[in-house]
Amino acid sequence: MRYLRGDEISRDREILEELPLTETTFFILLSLSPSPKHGYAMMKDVEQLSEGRIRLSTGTLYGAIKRLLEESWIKRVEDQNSLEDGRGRKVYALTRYGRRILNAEFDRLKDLVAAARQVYAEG
Amino acid sequence: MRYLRGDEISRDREILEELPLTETTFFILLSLSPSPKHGYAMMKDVEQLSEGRIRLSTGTLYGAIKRLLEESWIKRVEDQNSLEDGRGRKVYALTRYGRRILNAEFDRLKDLVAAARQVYAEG
DNA sequence: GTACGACATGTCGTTAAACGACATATTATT
DNA sequence: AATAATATGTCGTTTAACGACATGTCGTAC
Repeated sequence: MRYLRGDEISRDREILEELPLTETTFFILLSLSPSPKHGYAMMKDVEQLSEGRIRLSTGTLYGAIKRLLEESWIKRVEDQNSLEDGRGRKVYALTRYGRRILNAEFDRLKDLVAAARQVYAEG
Repeated sequence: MRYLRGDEISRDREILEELPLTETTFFILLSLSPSPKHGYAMMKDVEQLSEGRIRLSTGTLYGAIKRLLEESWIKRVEDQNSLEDGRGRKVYALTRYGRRILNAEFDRLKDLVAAARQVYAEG
């Protein structure tokens, strides 16, 4: 599947070629959007954001984190609130690129809903 | 990923367990929603519905059609407008089950957009 | 003091789907 | 005669989700 439009400049084309995100990836990026988080917190956040519908397995979660790091959509940051945190937490944040991809995916989803509405309205 | 909610009855749960659809599957079902079509027509329709963004490769398209038939989300129907149609066209239509899945996916997409809006609004 | 659930991170093997490349044939236009 | 659009299909590669498994910490209830 290709995401190209004649009038798009190269920088935006790069972004569009990353789409569509999987639902897992979308929710992980979305959960990191307001503030950095560690893996387990993302899991809980995604469950909340999806109103309990989505429960990421750890295989999915940590596999996704690894991939997102490799592609530099997220980056590891220092844990701000680690006053006396003995646990092996690793905190991640969106990169600027990751945020642009999230925004593009949000736009794509809105387009999808709009397309569906149109078909439903005409039918 | 699981799509369960305590208050859901079994019939709806079945449907929810089929989600999320891949973008390809969503657009194929959407293109069949107003009227039955043959494969190539779906390809063109999906390109139009997505405003040129999505071009299904034939591998993706016919692979998806095969899968959708096996799962009975679509079914083969007789070609209505085949007056003097010599080509090997095969026309497909949504089954009732397929239509319910499409509707459920549409709802899911709306929920996704709503979740994202909420996060963006709060951030 | 110990058992248990929540917190926390990670690997491994299997499966499902997208995708491009390839193959084939017909019909319409130039 | 050639080419583009129409039309259907297979095959091999790659990617990601997923459940199962593995490991360990922390707080609390018994």
